[in-house]
Amino acid sequence: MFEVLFSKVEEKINLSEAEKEICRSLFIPKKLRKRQYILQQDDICKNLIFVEKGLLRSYNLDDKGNEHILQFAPEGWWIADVYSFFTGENSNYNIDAIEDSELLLITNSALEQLYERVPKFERYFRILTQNNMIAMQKRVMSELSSTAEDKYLKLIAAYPNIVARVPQHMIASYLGLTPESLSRIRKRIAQER
Amino acid sequence: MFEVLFSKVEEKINLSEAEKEICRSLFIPKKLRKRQYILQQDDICKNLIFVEKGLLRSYNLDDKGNEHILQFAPEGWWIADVYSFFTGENSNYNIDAIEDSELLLITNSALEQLYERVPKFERYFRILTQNNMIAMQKRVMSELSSTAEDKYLKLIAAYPNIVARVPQHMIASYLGLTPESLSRIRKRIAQER
DNA sequence: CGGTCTCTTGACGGAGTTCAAAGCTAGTGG
DNA sequence: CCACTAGCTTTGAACTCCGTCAAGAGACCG
Repeated sequence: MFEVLFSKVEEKINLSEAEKEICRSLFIPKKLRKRQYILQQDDICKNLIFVEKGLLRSYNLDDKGNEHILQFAPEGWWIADVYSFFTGENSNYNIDAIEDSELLLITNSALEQLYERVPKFERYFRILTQNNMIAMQKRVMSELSSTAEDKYLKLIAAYPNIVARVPQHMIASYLGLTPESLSRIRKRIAQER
Repeated sequence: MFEVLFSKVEEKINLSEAEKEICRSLFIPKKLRKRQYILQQDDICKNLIFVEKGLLRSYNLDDKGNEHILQFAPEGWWIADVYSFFTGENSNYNIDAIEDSELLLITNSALEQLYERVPKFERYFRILTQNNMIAMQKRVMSELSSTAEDKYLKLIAAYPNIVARVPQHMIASYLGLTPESLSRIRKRIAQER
């Protein structure tokens, strides 16, 4: 159950068997069926979620009922509403499973314990947060400067596996497009070849 | 010269006089005139920049010569191309001064020393990065779900001081609009009241 | 006072949205 | 194993918002 987590963490920091045992005691395994929520808008986000297997997404429902997807999280990725998690404020996001998934959850207090007992995790999470920040910056710049077609092509190039596993209307929602527009863009791309 | 830095840092962690002295030895003061660059595209970003006084911006020039502003940094804010700073890769951003400014610079190796000699700075920068990540997430969601007028009104509400100090075409560039469009949006808003 | 920077206005065009409908696909239960 | 349904994708037509191009007017600085 912890294989993916350990292999991911060990890309950044080394873990002894004792430290792995601490992880096993602090993370809570959980299975989630396709379409099940693990966080809903107005709840408080109590856990950081690591995806061992499957695929999750975080998204916001606006006043008109439109979904806007912030993130996809396939196996090996973290997902949460970080704002709600750290402030304890209500969340503006929903997180649910796109595929049947296996997760590892860690609460804020368990995370504090983890920092205390295995301090190098501070470093791990600092790097993780840094990379996430940089990725978000890239996405902002891409939103500012690219056409819809461009953004779609970039997404395929960067995350072909995600695009392949996710319904097309969710890709549209991630790109800030309507499903109709994405369908037409794909048609145009196909014809150009 | 270090007043703003210390007061900002002390919002998150406490600093002894000895620790402040360490800071004074590791940061490099620098003045920047309006319109001067401190980073240009294809340079490597050697410093994290703290703004003691004045106003900077980071932006990217695309193939068509259009500016896209990622960030404004008035006094009390940090700015850098974090990706270039940490990886040593060439930067895709320009950073220049919108007003005459006074800065404090810290290199990567000085930062490492800072972490070593004043470990609580790890915590400070973790929180800083976290908050930046959350701010970027909000901006992405705003790009996905808001109209141009909405985004402009939100920006005024969140950072009235920045909007007031920055030329309007730069606000447009930050919002992903042409100057003409922003001008028309402002006219519409003015007429609606 | 002259030039550069900045903002505004107008006409036109294009990318993407909206609304509506129909075709396709995959999963579920009988 | 088939039939049915719900979810997903495609297509069309009309419309809207914003970008582009071009011109002019104001404001600030040297």
